[in-house]
Amino acid sequence: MNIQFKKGVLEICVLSVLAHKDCYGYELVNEISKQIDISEGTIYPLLRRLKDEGYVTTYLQESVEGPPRKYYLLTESGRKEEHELKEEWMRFTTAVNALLVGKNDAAE
Amino acid sequence: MNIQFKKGVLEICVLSVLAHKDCYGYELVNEISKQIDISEGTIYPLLRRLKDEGYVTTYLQESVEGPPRKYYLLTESGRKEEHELKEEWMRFTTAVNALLVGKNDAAE
DNA sequence: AACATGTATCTTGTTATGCAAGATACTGTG
DNA sequence: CACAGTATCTTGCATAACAAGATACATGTT
Repeated sequence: MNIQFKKGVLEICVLSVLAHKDCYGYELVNEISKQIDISEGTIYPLLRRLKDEGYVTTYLQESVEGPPRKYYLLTESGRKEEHELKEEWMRFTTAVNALLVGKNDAAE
Repeated sequence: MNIQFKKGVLEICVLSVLAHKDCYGYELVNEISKQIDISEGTIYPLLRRLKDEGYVTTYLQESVEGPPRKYYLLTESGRKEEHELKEEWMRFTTAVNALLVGKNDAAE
């Protein structure tokens, strides 16, 4: 899978999954892996960034299957960001697809 | 415009435009700019890479409007790459969109 | 008890790519 | 002659994904 394609996109994916339900990091890897390859070395730094930027907050919850889980939940700002990023992604893919089919001429 | 989204994608855009017609660098910037912001500091290193990888070859052609133009044309290998990258891009966007609408569950 | 496996989090160093800013140079116009 | 438009190219910076490894808890196996 083309690593470069994922740049910036995994961020929307994480925000989008969190928009549906709170998740812990390991769970996010599993959820997103159903569609896109993603490694733990990617998700944890990304989650830290999202927290630093105020898009998510966290809470700890114990587990019977292993060490405690750190759940992430969207803030108000995170929901807004999720919405805006999604719109930008749609605009971007529309623009790229227009180029790929060769219909990018202005007026002819 | 989200810079990260473009990572790896501009390469397909260039290959795709070149699949329709030979272009020189400055012309590619203008063509692609109709849909996506792209700067000259991006296109020239990218074109060099494509040449190093054997996806394009070049020829010079004089111009009455300025300095000589360096035209790029796809090689056989370049056409193949263009096709494969495009397919990968389609698969990728399909996967991302599945995640964004929350329909990424296995069997329910 | 020792070990492996699955669960769970996190860090370090590497790699790739896009961009801003600038250098260079040719042509035609004021 | 200076300037704008055309055209190519380079340097240094920022960003984000990844591989590999460290840590630690719970359970099952030898």
